[in-house]
Amino acid sequence: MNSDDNRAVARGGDAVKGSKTGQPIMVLFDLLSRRWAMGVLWNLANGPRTFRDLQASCGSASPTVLNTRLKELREVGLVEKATGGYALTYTGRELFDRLEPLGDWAMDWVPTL
Amino acid sequence: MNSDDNRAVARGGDAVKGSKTGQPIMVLFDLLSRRWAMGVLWNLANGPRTFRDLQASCGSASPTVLNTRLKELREVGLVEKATGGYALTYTGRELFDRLEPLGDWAMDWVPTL
DNA sequence: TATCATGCTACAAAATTAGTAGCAATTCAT
DNA sequence: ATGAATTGCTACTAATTTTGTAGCATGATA
Repeated sequence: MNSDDNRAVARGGDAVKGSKTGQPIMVLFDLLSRRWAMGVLWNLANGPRTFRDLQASCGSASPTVLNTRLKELREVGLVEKATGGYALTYTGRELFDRLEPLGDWAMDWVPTL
Repeated sequence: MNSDDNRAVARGGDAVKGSKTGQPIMVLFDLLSRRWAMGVLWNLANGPRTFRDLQASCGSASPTVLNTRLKELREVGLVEKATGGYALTYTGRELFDRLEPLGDWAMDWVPTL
């Protein structure tokens, strides 16, 4: 990733590889489907966490990916640095609120697998 | 992928690489964060689509990934083959219903990028 | 029977992620 | 003030995933 690499997702629009429709939901899906993106949001929901703390919560996330993901999430204004580590922004929490129902649903679904 | 490869996600539990907690939400996140997984669910929301139809909607999704994803989504009972192509199962629709709010949110969010 | 669309496999190239090591900059205790 | 931890992060390689393209087998259609 060099300095010219202004992530597509951060520019909005054509972030979804291939489907260049720029449909908002696809832009969001592209961002969220990167490894650990949703996991990070989830783990930040209960307050700020340090980098290494997040690493532990995210189990195997290598520092490389974790750091890349945090950068991306900060670029799009979902995460920010706060006292105590990384934290959700207001927008980030809005998104989390819409992600949260998946947690309850998953609890019913996983046992059926 | 050989015949012994019963996808971790399909067995439930330790699907999330690294974080072997088996937390339902993490199992779900692991599944959904595979490329085009959410896009497929989204595109199936308005009724059955053929394989090639999905390919078109998903823009650049190569047949390889699309097929892999469809297999995975069928293994976990979210997608099935129906007359007219692939379709959401009842469970699949339940999940979609919880994904849908992200669409509205994304429409407000993307312009701010 | 010829044509065409569909579902899918094969395979190599490109991109992403994992895994591990380790360093510079605080913070903390002594 | 000094040494030990802790934190945030970079570097680098290996492994895995995804892309991109070609093309084949099957079934419907003309």
